[in-house]
Amino acid sequence: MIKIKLTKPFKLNDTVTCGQIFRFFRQEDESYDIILKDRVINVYEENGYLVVSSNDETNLKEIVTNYFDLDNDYQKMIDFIVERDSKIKCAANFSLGLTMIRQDPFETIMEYIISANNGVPQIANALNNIARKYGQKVVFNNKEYYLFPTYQALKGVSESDFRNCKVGFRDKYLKNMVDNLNEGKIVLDEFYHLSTSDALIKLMQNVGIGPKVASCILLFAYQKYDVFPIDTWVKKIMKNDYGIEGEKNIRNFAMNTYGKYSGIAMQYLFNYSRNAKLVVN
DNA sequence: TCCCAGGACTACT
DNA sequence: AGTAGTCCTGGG
Repeated sequence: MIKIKLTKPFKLNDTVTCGQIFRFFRQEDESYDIILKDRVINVYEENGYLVVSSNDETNLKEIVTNYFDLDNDYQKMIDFIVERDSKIKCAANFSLGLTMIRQDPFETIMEYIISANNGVPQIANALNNIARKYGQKVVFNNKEYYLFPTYQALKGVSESDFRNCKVGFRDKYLKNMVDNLNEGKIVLDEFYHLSTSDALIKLMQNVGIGPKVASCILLFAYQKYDVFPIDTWVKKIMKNDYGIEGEKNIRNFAMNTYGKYSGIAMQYLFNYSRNAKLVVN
């Protein structure tokens, strides 16, 4: 068990549950078990500290600090956003302490391909099915968990195998992505180095990845904060509170208003509308 | 039974 | 270039 002193505002509950990640499990004591790339952690907040334990505690402090992005200065980003859009002030202040989780790229890609026209519980269910079938088992606090498999481990998994994991019509998209990775047509690390627009284009060359999914991948796995994923929630908010309709108009507004922190602004609007229940009717 | 959910693809004008 | 219809699945 380790303790990490929180030197900046951080809300564990909001950060975990605001829709960035799907494979977390709330415990009876209100802590969370979360499955990371290579281990399972249990985490809770206590007196200004983040208390973390894991089945593998090597480098745990560094890994968790990086995962929750604890050292980043979100107040700076909020100031930037609010200065350009006073309307977002409530949402931004409400969301102070909400950070962008730095997720594993491969799992994020698979996650958001599955997310297309799908519900949150079903997305989680499908991911857990895939992990249970093809991932490494981890026993932690007498509970069984499964790490999400690597693309190498998914080599040879067929479309119908994926469909058996309840991914539906996205089966062929997942298989295609796994094939492309195993054949070297896509290299996960390349998206860190590409410009955002080039990375979007390259991701969208894969079947099953459109603008929204590609944007989410770049935001949640590659820390490209200048994307603006437009989903049904964002469309509602933009229409009701900003009077803006149409994807092109929304994208232009976001780019011109929030610029390099568009993705952060989206997350704040989303978090506020779902948790504060004040923006969307 | 129908409709929808944190979209994308395909097949049409 | 822009737009309907279609797509697994589980739940209301």
